[in-house]
Amino acid sequence: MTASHSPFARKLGAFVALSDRELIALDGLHTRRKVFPSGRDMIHEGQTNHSAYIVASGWASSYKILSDGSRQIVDFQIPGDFLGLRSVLCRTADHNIEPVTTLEASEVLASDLLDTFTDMPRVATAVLWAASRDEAMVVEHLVGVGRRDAKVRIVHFLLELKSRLKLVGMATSAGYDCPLSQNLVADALGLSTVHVNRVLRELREDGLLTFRHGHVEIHDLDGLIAMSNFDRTYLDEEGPMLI
Amino acid sequence: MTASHSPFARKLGAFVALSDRELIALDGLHTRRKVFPSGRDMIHEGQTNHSAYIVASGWASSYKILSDGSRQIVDFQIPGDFLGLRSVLCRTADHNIEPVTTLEASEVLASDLLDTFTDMPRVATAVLWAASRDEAMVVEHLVGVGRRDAKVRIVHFLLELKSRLKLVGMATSAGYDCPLSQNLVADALGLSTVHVNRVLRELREDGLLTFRHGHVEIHDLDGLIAMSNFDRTYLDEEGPMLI
DNA sequence: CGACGCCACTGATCTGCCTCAGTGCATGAT
DNA sequence: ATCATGCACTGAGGCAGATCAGTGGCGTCG
Repeated sequence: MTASHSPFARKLGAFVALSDRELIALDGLHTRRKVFPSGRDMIHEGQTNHSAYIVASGWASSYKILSDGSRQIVDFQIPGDFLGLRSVLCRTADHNIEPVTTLEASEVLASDLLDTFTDMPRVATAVLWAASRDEAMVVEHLVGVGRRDAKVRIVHFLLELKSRLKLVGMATSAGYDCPLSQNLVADALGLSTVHVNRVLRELREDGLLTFRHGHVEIHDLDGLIAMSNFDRTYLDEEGPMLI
Repeated sequence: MTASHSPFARKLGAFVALSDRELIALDGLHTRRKVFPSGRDMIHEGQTNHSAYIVASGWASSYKILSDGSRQIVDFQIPGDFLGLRSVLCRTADHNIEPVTTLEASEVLASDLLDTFTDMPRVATAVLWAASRDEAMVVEHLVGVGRRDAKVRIVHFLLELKSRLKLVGMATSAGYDCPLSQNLVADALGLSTVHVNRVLRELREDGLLTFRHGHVEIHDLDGLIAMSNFDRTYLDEEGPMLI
């Protein structure tokens, strides 16, 4: 696999050993590219009959709004991630999706996907694997919000992002670019913006990491992993591990 | 569909209109029945190469344990629910499953499931639908833990259980039997046992609901729905709505 | 150019929920 | 009959994190 493949092919290729033919087929799903501006919902709750997308560039957030106006962000999507896969199956979206930055994404028709599956069953495995991983991430997110304190929660979140970005070549162990405002982080982690700010300052003062001006710099990876009990195997690193 | 079918067939039949032949095929998955005692893990994190199950009777909990010993329960499983479906795909379980009561469950081999799928595609749709619904429930759970206060969180949780149990004929609008201790509820909702106790007392005093001695009695359904902003359509009620 | 808005940041104050340390009541074991 | 165990329940006190009320920097738009 070379860097010339799309983030999507690159990500799946990291988990299931895929042939060049299969990788090229994955890239082939990236026709029908669309651009969405940041700040306006591209899918909103209750909407029916829309498509799934694969993110080509940019970040998005999926979230729910509660009656009192507060927002819970369920997950962020980065290049290579699916958008709205579940809502295709359920027919009606149960959450909103809003780009965080300008977003490029490719529309994926269920029929195209199924054709690829019957043609190349290993691709089906890989896609199912990715969907399961997404679900596992939501579960981990739930555990964090339910049982971890603010500091550990933020560290865990930033390490998870690092792992995910690394998969598509957008992060190194030293750091990564991150377009999320403190407010977005707060809404994802069930904290207030003010508190996120304070904790980030503490992490900076402790020499653990710096998150500023849209960039995360990791100063002490071992320290971070130790304090957050981040599972290295959970989303991590090295080459094809399945099949 | 008649009450003679298994909870599993009954649940799926409520969402996808299935023929008698299809319902009977679903019941046919219930060979290989096993009994698990409460209190001992049936699946634990990191375990590989185990099966999926369908719950026939009894309740189970899936949870994670954190390094500090605290527990986050991700979901409870009731009759008709899948157990460990995702961990079959991922090959290694990412969480533990422990029966809450004595549990009867049927082992389901991936091959049997796939055979049923190729034979009856509508069944595949129904099963995928159920899996998506489970994921949507985890998302809703995340939203609750992140953004709802203790009272609303508990009410929402108990209403969701009511809807799920109703689907398999184990609840009415008046109430249902619930074998969960206050401690289990607390670990699911990210609260302390003590606080769950207090909130349940308040709900009782407000004449909204009584949860005591393993039984939930609903006194004021409209009041509960209003205060928790429970989405009636989200998991609810009336007959086949898909296909 | 100044005005407006967004974002990062800070201090003061408030509060929801936790922790600790207990009591009372079951049920089952001896 | 008594003891042990588990769950429900209560009050006192503490703390993590929320809310409120600001300041200052920076980009953008009339």
